Amino acid sequence: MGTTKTQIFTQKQNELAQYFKVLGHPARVAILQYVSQQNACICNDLVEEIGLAQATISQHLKELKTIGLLKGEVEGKRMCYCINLELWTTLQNELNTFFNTTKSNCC
Amino acid sequence: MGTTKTQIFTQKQNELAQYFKVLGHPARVAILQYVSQQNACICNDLVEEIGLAQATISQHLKELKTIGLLKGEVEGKRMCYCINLELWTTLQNELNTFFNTTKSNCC
DNA sequence: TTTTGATATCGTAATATTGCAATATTAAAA
DNA sequence: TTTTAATATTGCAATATTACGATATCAAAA
Repeated sequence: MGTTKTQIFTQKQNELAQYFKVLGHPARVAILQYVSQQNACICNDLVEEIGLAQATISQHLKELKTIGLLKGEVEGKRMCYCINLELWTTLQNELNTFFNTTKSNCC
Repeated sequence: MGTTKTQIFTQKQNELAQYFKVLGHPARVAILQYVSQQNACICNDLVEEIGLAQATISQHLKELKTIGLLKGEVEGKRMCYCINLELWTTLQNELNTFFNTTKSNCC
């Protein structure tokens, strides 16, 4: 109990839900938006910018990095996070496919 | 602690995250897909189709209905759930806007 | 080499989510 | 009216998520 029963769904369904889930937190939405607004690579100004504790931001960044939406490069003692444009574009296409193929016309 | 700090984000960010979150469960992805495959209105065959308990399916349906992605019509002692095409299309556009405006070109 | 600054990780508390059995509810059928 | 079938709701247990303080790590600066 309490755990999502992933075994009973297709890999595709689980994968799709996983991406949606990672995007399903306003801090992570905000992080992605902020990172994309800086056209130079910007690091943990996010802590000031967003207003969550450093540990919390770091955790959200990790989730985004783990699923591949962000890539992080070490730059001296700073980290440089950027959107992984390849996956970003791929994901956008996948989501559009999902939306287009999930359009009922009944009712 | 433990609660998402919605106050520190914009309404748009919260709203977007909310939709992502609802879509972030494979059962709800599966429900939307199944409902859309039936071009007649189909009810709780979902319980058999998906393989979760009736109470659980009902709960997921409620979430999808609450956020507006599904609309339910009573049909005798059955319920008829359908995708709310208007919101579906609007949401698809919003997500595309999010993806298009969140494309960094650094790194 | 010591200090400093940026980030990651650990541990923990508070809260949310998932799932189900049991129990309502309610409309048609008998 | 009683039964039956479909769905909703309640209550609860298991687990996951969110957030943060306290530390650890680690590279550059002093």
